[in-house]
Amino acid sequence: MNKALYFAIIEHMNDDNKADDPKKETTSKFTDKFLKPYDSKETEDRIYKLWEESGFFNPDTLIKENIIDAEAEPFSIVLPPPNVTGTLHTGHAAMLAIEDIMVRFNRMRGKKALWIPGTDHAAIATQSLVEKQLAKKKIRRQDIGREEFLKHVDAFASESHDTIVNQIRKMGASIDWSREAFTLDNTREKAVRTAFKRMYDDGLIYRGYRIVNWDPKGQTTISDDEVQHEDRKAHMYTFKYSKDFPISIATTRPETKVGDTAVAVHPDDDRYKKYIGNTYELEFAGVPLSIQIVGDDKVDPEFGTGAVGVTPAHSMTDWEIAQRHDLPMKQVINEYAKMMVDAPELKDKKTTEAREIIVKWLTDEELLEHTEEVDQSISVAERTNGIIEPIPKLQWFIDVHKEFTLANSHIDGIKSGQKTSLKELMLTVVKNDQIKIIPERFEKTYFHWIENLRDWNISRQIWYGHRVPVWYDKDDAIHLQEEHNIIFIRHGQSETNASGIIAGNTDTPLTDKGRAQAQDEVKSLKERNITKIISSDLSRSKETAEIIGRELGIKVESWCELHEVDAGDIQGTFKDPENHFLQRAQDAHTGETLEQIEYRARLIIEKLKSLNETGNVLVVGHDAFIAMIFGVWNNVPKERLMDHINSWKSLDNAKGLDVQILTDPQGEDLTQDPDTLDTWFSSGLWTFSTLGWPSQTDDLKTYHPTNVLETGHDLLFFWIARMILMTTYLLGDIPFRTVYFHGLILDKDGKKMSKSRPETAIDPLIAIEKFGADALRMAMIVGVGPGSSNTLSDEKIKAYKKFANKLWNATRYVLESIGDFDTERTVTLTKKHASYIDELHALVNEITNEMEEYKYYLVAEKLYHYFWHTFADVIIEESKDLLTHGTEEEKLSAHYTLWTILTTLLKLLHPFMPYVTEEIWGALPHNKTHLLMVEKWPIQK
RNA sequence: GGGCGAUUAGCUCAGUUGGCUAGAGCAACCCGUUUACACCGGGUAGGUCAGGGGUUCGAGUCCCUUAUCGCCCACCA
Repeated sequence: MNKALYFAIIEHMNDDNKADDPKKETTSKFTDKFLKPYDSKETEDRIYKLWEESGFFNPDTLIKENIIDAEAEPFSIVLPPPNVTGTLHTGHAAMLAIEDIMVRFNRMRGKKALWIPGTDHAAIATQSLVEKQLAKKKIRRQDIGREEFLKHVDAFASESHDTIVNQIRKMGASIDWSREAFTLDNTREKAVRTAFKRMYDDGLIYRGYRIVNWDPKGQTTISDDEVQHEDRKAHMYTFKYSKDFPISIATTRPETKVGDTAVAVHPDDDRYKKYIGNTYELEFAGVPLSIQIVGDDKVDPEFGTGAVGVTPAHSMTDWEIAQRHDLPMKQVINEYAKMMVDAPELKDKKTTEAREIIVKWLTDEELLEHTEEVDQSISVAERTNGIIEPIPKLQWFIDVHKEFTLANSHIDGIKSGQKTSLKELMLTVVKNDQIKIIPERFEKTYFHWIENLRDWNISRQIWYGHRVPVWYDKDDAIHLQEEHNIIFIRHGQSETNASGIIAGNTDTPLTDKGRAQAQDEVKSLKERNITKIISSDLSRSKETAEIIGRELGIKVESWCELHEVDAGDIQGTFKDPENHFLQRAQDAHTGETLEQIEYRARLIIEKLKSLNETGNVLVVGHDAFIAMIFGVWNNVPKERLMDHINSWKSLDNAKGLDVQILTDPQGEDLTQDPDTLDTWFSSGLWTFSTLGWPSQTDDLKTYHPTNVLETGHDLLFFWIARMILMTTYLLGDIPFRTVYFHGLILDKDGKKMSKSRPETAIDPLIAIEKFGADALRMAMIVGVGPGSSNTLSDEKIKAYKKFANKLWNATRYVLESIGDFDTERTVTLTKKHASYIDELHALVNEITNEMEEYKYYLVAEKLYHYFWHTFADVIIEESKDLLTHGTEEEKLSAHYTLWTILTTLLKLLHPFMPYVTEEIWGALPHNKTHLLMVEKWPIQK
C-alpha cells in the first residue's frame, strides 16, 4: 500500500474513534504524538538543547539540584581531544557513542559523572594544512614571518573548532561544555611550561646533538613513533671503496658512503681481524675518505660480506658504533635531502641522483662486485609521507632512563622519596594492575614497547605549538622561566569563628587556639623559601601573619584590599550550615556585590603577579575572599563563580594552598628557542591539565585520577604511554584506572575506511541525517567488542532506526492500553505476569553487571532482543487478549506489567539511545520532574 | 625477522571458568494486512564451528600443528 495513503487512513480512523469512544479521547492527549512514526530529525536537536539547558552535563548542577549527593562517588572521563581541524569520522562517532554510554550509565547510577571536552592543536597536521592553503595564494610561511603565520593558523583553527564541536553535539554527547579545554590555551600553556621546567630541573629533559629522524618534506624532526615503515624493492650493491681497499661492503644507499669514517667487522672474524686498527686514506667518487677498521661484536659475520661501512651521521646503528669506537662523524646530507660534499659531480644533488652517479662511478671503476634486488622497509613520516633522513641535530630530549627521586608517590611499589626512572614508572603502574588495559592482550604490546623505548625527541622545527620554554643568552647559556609560588593561607581561629558568628569585614581577635594554629603552620612554611609575607589589615589575619613572620624573620606587609568580603547586614548573625555566607550576603543586597568582589580579586592578582620576589610569597587572608581570588585566578567563568564559592571546601584554619606564577627569564640579549614542542607533550598532560593543574583545584582533587580512558588502540604508544609517563612523574599518580580500546570501524567490505576510497566510507553526519543518532550509536555498539574491528553498513544502521520506531509504537500501545492506570497503586499480579517481572529483574541484574564490565556490545544486543522478541512479540501480544476478555484483576495486572517493563526498559536503553528514550519519557503521562538522563538506574534485586 | 589477533549460517558477529539438540541480527524463501508498529507479524531453509592431531566421561571453548587473512613492532649493513 502507498505509505501516504496508509497514514491518511490511520489518522482518519483515529478521528472516528475519538468521536464515538470517550475513553480514547482522555488518553489521546498522550498518544497523539505517537500516531506518526518516530522522527529523529525533528527530535534530536530539540532534545539536546533541553539537556544542555538543564545544566545536568555538569555534575555541580546535579549536586545543586539535589539529584545526587555532594559526597557521591565521582566518575570522570576526558574526551580524547579531536584535532581542531578535523571533521567527525566514524572513529570519533564510535568513541563518542561508547563514552556517552559510560557517562550516562554512571550518571544514572547517582555518581558525579563528568566528561571533559576539548580539542587538540595537532601541531604538524594543522600547520601543514594552513601551509597548503597559503601555497595556493603563492605564499610561503617564511615570507610572512612567524607572527603573521600564526595568526592565519589561529583563525583557521578557531573556525574549524566550531565545526567539530557541533558535530560532537549531534552524536548526543552528554559532555560538560563549561569545562572545555584546548591543548594550546593559557591554562594548558601554564601546565606545559611547568612540566617542562620540572623535568629540566630534574635532568630529565636535556639538549643533545644526536641523530634524529628528519622529515625533509615537513622540514622538522619527528619522534620514533611518528616514523612509519613501508616495504619497497631496493638494490643492494656490494663493492669496494677502492682497488687497494681489502674489504668489500654492501649497502642499499651508496650515496651515504661518502660520509663513511670506518668499516666495522666482527672482532673474531678470521677473514678480517688482521686489519683491525688500520686506517686507509682513499678517494671515493671524488671525495677523500679516511676509513678506520674497527672490531664490533654487533656485526653479524654471516650477513652480506660480514663487514659494515659505518656512516655515523646518517644511520642510528652506525652512530651507536661510532660512539663505541670514538669515530668522527661526517654529515654529507642536508635538511633538503641534498648532498653537501665538495665533489662537483655530487654537490647539491638530490640523494637519489647522487646514488645513480655513484653506482655509475663504481661500475666504471670496476669496483662494483654485484647487485641484488632485495625487500627493504623504508622510513616515512606519518603526517607528510616524506622519506626520513637520519641526520645529526641539536635537539631537546626526554631521558627515559635517568634516575630521579619521586617526591610524592601514590604508585603501588614505589615509595615517596624513592629513586626511579620514567621507564620504571611506566612499567610499574601497568604491572601492578593500578592501570588495567582492556582488552588485556595490549598490555603485552605495551610492555614490549616500553622495554625498547629510547629517549623521546620533543622539539619540532615548526611554528604552531607550545614554544620550547628555554632562552639562550649571547654565550648560549640556557635560561628557563622563574617559578614563584603564592601561598595563600587563612588566619587561625577567631573569636567569632569560635562562637559561630559571621565576622565579614568587622574586626575580631584570634583565640588562643588560633594563635596555636598559626604557630603550627610555621613548621611546614619554614621549608618553603618564603621571602615576603602579605596580610589583610584585619587583626585576626594580621596577628596570624605576625606570628609566622616573627618565626621566619620577615616583616609583614599589610594590604587593606585583602580584607574579607563585606557581608553587609549578615555580619554579626549566626552562620548557616546550608548556605555559604557569601550567598546570603548576595541575597541580602547590602554588602559588596559579586562584581565588586571579583574586581577586587583581579586587582590583587595583578598586584601579586607584578611583585619582583626571588622566593615565594605568603598571603594571609580570609576564606571567602581567598575562594574568590582562587576562582578568578583559575579562570572559573563569571557565571560559575558563585557556584565555585558555594562548593569551596572552606580552608581549615591557617591552612592554605598554592598558585604558581611563571615569569620569563629576565636579562639582556635573551632569545627564546625557535622550536616548538611535540604535540604529544601537551596531550600527555591532558587528564590533569584539563582539571586545572598546576593549580590544586577542587576539580583536580575530585576527578583525578580519571576512571576510564577510552580510545582506539592506535593511540597506545602516542598518547596512552605519554600520559602515563607525564602523570606518574608530575603527580606521582596514575592518569586513569582503566584503558578501554574500542574496535576500529571498517566499511562493509571489511576495509579500513579511508579518504582514498570515499565511496565506501560512511559519513556519520549523513547517517545521522538518514537514520538518527540513536540508530548510528546502536549500530556502532552492537557486535563491536573491545579491540576488535567491526564492519558498518547502511543496512545495519537502518535496522536500529526501525528499532527506535518499535519503541515508539510499543509505547503508544502501552499508553492506549493502560488508560488512566494509576502507576503508583499496588496490584496483585497473575502468576505469568509475576514471572515476567522476575525475568525483568534478572535482566536488570545481568545487564548492570555487564555494563560494569564494559560489555556494551552484549548489553545493547540483549536489550534489543528482549524488547523486540519478549516484550513486544510475547508480552504485548498476550496482553491483547487479556485486556479484552480478562477479569478486572487480570487487566490491572497487565497494566502494571506493561507499564513497569516499558519504563524500566526506557531507562536501560537510555545510555544507548538517549534521544528517542528521552523523547518518549517526556511524553509519558506521569508526574516526573526530571529528565530521563538523571533518572535512577533500575535497582538490582 | 619477532609478536598479537582472527577463521562459527550467504553477510556481520555472540557463544563467560570445557557441560542440553551451536545462537542472534541482516539477507533469502513461503504465508499473513482495518484493530501499537508494513520502519509489522507468523513460519521455512541454511553450519563437518578453517584443516589435522591430542587431553577429557564430554571440546566451538584447553594443548600441539598446518593453512589463510589482518594488525603491530624491528637500526640486518
